[in-house]
Amino acid sequence: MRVVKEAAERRNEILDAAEELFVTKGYDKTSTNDILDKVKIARGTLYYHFKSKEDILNAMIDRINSSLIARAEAVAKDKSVPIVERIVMTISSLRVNTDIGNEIITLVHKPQNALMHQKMQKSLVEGVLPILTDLVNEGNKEGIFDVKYPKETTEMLILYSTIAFDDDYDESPESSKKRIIAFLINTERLLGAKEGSLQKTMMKLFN
Amino acid sequence: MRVVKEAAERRNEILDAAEELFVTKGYDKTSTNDILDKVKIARGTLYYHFKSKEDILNAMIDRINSSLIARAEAVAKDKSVPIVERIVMTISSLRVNTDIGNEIITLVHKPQNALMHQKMQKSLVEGVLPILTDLVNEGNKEGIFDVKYPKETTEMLILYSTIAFDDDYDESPESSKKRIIAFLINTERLLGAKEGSLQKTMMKLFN
DNA sequence: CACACAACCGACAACCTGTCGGTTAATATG
DNA sequence: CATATTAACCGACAGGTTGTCGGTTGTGTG
Repeated sequence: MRVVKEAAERRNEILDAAEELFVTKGYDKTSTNDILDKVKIARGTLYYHFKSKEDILNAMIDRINSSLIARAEAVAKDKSVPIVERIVMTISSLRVNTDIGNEIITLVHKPQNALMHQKMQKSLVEGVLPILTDLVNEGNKEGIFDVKYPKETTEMLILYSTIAFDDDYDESPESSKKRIIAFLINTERLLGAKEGSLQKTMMKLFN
Repeated sequence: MRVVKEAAERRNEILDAAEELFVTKGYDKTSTNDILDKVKIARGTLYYHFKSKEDILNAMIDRINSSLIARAEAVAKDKSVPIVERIVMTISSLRVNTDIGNEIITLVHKPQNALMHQKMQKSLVEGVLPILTDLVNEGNKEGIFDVKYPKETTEMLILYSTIAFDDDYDESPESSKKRIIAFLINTERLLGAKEGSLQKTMMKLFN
């Protein structure tokens, strides 16, 4: 008995299955057959909705990242919160292991899934960069920061934090804590903020 | 007529072929058959010398990186040059497009070759980090820098520069130049160096 | 009610990697 | 010099993969 569904619904079913498989087994080691079995559809159906395996990956990443970026944007634009805190919270909203439903990215950061990793990172950085740059500009106006090249400096902060706080680069919990403190100090310097102005706020959020 | 060679020689022949293919076609899209054709050996021979395709990739990366790191180390340890310049030169010695024989890495940084890219980057960072950290420590002693967490700060510099100066992230030559200048200023801040102290030296080398 | 089309199916072609038993050149040994 | 040993090599083959394509079936519409 053949089940017919609206294209949008099927697409999502496929993406759901793919997401779980890619995350647990890794992209390379997940075969399209694995996906077919899980969704219980035939080969032809999969390729009716997506033009290739990589196309599925891209769609999946878009789905994840747009929700991630939407959240980051909400945080960043909450004018009731001081800028310094908003910056901190926006960055840490990307450190996904903090959050529900998103152990995803913790797992995604496995050596196997290089392609997935790279794609997510790039699209994440691109999405968050303008948001954070705005915040830095605001800080400049308020006089609490002093940044000549806001976009480039922000880029440096984001790029570093998305990589350095990956599981790959964590050796001991000891060194990871040290890295966070160093990151705070360095962020202060890069933003030209008063010494210690970020540290208190941040340590709360980074726990 | 079967040609027999010493294992070490065959291994290198295979690595040579693989390197060229991986770089031009990308790792994923290079099949072991492509390599076999190029070296003119049979399937069994390849797997006599390497245990898998990924094993070939790893060996190739080791070969490239150890030569790259050796050069970086030579630069870093030349005590006749002032520290600031040595730091600059060490970092720019990784910007491989500058140098002969190493357009490799410019090409390697294509989206397709995610795995290769990731592996090279990680091993590069690991190799260069201790070298550069030493330099920063020296600068601290000399009083021209003021860095509390040398290793972590150096890590930030390396990580950022290896990524941001990839071709992926270059849009216009305009923005790429801006990014370099910003990087210099930010490096000064991170190292706690006097304003402008790096800039002159660096602009020469980065051209 | 029949027609059109979107959604679905599964066999199949064309690859791909890694294995394995057997072969050959080079070198050591009696 | 004949023979044994073994490192380097070979290619057929098993088992897996992705993407294609002609054909089928459910569903809404005139």
